[in-house]
Amino acid sequence: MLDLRILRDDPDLLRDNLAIRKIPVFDDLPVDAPDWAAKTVDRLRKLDEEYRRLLEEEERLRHEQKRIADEMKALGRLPRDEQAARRRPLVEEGRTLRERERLLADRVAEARAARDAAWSKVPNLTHPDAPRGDGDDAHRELRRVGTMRDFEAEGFAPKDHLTLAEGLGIVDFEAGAKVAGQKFYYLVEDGAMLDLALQMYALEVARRHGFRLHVTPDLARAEIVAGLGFQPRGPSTQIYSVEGTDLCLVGTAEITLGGMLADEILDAEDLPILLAGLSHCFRTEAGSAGQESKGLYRVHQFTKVELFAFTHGDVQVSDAMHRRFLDIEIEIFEGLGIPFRVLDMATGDLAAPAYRKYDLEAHLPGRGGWGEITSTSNCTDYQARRLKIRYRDPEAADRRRGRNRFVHMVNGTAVATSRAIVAILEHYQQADGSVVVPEVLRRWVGKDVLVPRA
RNA sequence: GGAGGAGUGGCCGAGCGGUCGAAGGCGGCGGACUUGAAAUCCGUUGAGCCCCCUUCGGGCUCCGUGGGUUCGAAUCCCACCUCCUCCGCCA
Repeated sequence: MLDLRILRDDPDLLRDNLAIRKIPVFDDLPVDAPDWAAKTVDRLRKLDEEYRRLLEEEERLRHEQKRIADEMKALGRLPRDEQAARRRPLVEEGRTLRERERLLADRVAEARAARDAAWSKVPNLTHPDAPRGDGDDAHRELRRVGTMRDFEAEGFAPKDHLTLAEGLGIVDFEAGAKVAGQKFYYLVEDGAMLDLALQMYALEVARRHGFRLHVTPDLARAEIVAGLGFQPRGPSTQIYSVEGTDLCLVGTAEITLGGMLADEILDAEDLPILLAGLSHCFRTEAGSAGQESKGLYRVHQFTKVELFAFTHGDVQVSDAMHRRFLDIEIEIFEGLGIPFRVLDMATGDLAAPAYRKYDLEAHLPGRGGWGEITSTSNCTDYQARRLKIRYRDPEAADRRRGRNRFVHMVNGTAVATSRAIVAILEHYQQADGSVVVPEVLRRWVGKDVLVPRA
């Protein structure tokens, strides 16, 4: 959620930002409608003004009510016989005020809910250097790391990860489908060890960089999920809900790590707070039917080590942290020996909470292209505002704005094991279908090479 | 799952239906003392929102959350959440 002051003080900024983000706020104002951004801002302003108008009126009524109560209190000093007579009209007036105020309170709540529902869909502001545009070619490639395999020179055609995994006997999609449905799977034998090895590897790197390690809950309250900017409910949600409760299966430990400090006021000197979280991740993949329907690349459940930072509420600071996250992600996949490229994601492709996002895309010879393996986002104060995560800023002596400021929140993937396995299988495959285990994982996998079953 | 008890400001902890945004303490900040620091003393110190908007100023809300009773609720009633103790069950 953005600061409402932007709506009131700088509507043009908001309009321009909506235009480059291409995220709709009102259903009847889709991003291809004429002047949709300006019209969206107009409507937001009307909603806000309506709410404030009603609020003012309600506050006036409440003020009156308090006046009556105070007068009543003063009657206590009068002689007994006089009190009853003086009390009656006051009680009458107070009762009338109460009724009027209650009616109005409902309208205020409605107006506020309407404004907030719309406002919470407005995306975060955008880093000035993020490339504008949308679509795959709009992203800016920042660098390439590692060496791609030259299968032509090696004299064999690369297989895709699914073929390799089946040959090795390390995933069982059939059993997954039988027990839980399409896009669920079992990791078997070396597959299980590979998954755990990636987790251990990522946790070690995270810890070396000063992140405090957590195994997080895999479920979270819908309120927390929404606080992080995810849509917990609705037809297009990516999030599973547990029936009869207000719980959701988390799509990422970003939710559980970010929610940890909800409603807290931190000490400035405790920042930045660096957390790593290991969790299972569940995604409905609504709307992605048919896309990469086979294999481990897009699945309903996987395991991930997530990095998270709470920083001072200053873009300079969170920006620097964001770059640090990117460096750690690069270090992790460089350590695995996987060739990849780094993308500065285009404005039209950023999720609502992100101010800027970098993706790492591994080169996947099996599919002959690049595939996202990790990403990192600076969400500035967008999530913190709704989660009410603040810190006392001793510098900010300004009485008007208050001493407490919202933290900035940065998240990033250390390792999503399913996609890392895809990249490892495809990059490290050999002509006979065996797969070399990346050196850094061997101490946990216990093997140098995975060999196909006879 | 059953039976009790409790949730108050950054933290701890008082609180009779009106005099309570809330005693007291800790912590923080400012000052005095000191060469400096500690100790001591004095003062100060919650959050959010609305109007005004430069300040000054005015107003509303908030004592776990949401309802209710009342002219008036931190205080009474109901539901939910969380924590603690005991019993049961279990990895």
